[in-house]
Amino acid sequence: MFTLAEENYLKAIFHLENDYGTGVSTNAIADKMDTRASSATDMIQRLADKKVISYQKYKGASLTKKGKSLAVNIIRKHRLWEVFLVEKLDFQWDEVHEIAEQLEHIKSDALIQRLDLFLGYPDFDPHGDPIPDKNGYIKPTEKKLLSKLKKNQQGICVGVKESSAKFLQYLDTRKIGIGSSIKVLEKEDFDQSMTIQVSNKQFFITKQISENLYLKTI
Amino acid sequence: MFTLAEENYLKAIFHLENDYGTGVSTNAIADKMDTRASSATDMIQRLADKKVISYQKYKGASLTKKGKSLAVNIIRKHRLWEVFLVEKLDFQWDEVHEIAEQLEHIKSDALIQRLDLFLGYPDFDPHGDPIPDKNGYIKPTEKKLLSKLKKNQQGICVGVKESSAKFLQYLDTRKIGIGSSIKVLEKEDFDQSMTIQVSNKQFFITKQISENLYLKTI
DNA sequence: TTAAAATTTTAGACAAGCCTAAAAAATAAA
DNA sequence: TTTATTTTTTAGGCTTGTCTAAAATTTTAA
Repeated sequence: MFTLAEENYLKAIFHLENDYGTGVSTNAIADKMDTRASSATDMIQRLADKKVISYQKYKGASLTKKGKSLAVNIIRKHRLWEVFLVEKLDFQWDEVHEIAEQLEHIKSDALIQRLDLFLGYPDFDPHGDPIPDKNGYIKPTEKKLLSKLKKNQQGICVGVKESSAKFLQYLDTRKIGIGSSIKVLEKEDFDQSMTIQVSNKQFFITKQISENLYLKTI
Repeated sequence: MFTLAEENYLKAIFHLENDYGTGVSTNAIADKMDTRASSATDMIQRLADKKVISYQKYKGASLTKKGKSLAVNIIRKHRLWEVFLVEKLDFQWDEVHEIAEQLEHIKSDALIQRLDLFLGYPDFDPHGDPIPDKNGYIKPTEKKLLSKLKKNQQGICVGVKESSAKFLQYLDTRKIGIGSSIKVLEKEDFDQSMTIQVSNKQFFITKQISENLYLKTI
């Protein structure tokens, strides 16, 4: 059985490996967990003892098969609960993350099985992130950061990379959401800022925005 | 903010005061929490420092207003989640207690507010226990233990005192549940055992059973 | 290729929450 | 009312998960 702290570290390591490749540094983990490197080292050693990460001193950590499976299951729970909160309880997409952070640690396979059924086996959470199935399989999706698009290319918004309340509210005020059609009208070489068209409106956005929006290009 | 352990102690003390009157002993708390008296003393002192119980050495503990309000809120969450599990996820009434024990610690007022709405503001949980409203008010219900009834008296089952899976399954196999009409056909003075009529069937039950079924007498 | 800087680990401390063993207080019994 | 029993508290220890400070290792730069 794993403690809450252990589960959160597993999840953090999973996301770090996903984003930056296998083998993550102690500092990266400490950063993500908003704690000190020494604390991260302690936990890394504990997780290695429990065989959920492989680890060599000074060489960084990687999830083992078992560790990855545990992490994916937590992420599955997190995303299913987010769907529940938005679809059934009418929360906004910027309100659900913190609550799901708590709900993801509830331990009951039957609960998640039934919740999944109740929600109609959804494929994506409210931020466009794929929901792993009960075997841990994550359907690969071809999505591209808006920042990678060139002038005149377009796509449909299928997800957000960052999902802080502030960023999501920024999108809300501009009526940008999952399913929005977005076209690059202008792109500034110097600072990567863009002018984009969303339905019949035009917006000027910075690189920081375009690097956090996933599109499916057409 | 209160830890999980603190919340569980508060809940235990609330139930003990409810069942056996104000001022509960260290041993009673230790017993309920399935821990040692010394551990209970530790926690009692912590809770007293936090002003959620009043406590004098060797004299037992009582919830303060603040402590009671916290405890009732946890119980409210527990019971609402039980309704959710049974009504929405189709769990049986004997399967929900352990899961609700976890869910009751999720911290979000908005979540409980919306869950309550989603469930249609239920008054009772699946075991017939009243659900406190958001101000902590518990509607008083006139209910009587089946064991208090005399020969030929009858009533409608409105709740169970014990809610262990085993006891609930015992009731299930006899088709006894909330709403069942129960009549005392015979009562044995010697050991308080009874013969009861439930719809068109008769059962012989021990004192242990009749002391755990609440009826509303007609 | 050696010195400086950055990263990572170790050592030692602390709070929460539990334990056992022993002491203290309260209660029951002789 | 003194003794025995029960209840409760204290003392000291252990684990988890955190911290700071210092040591060890690796990486970068001169």
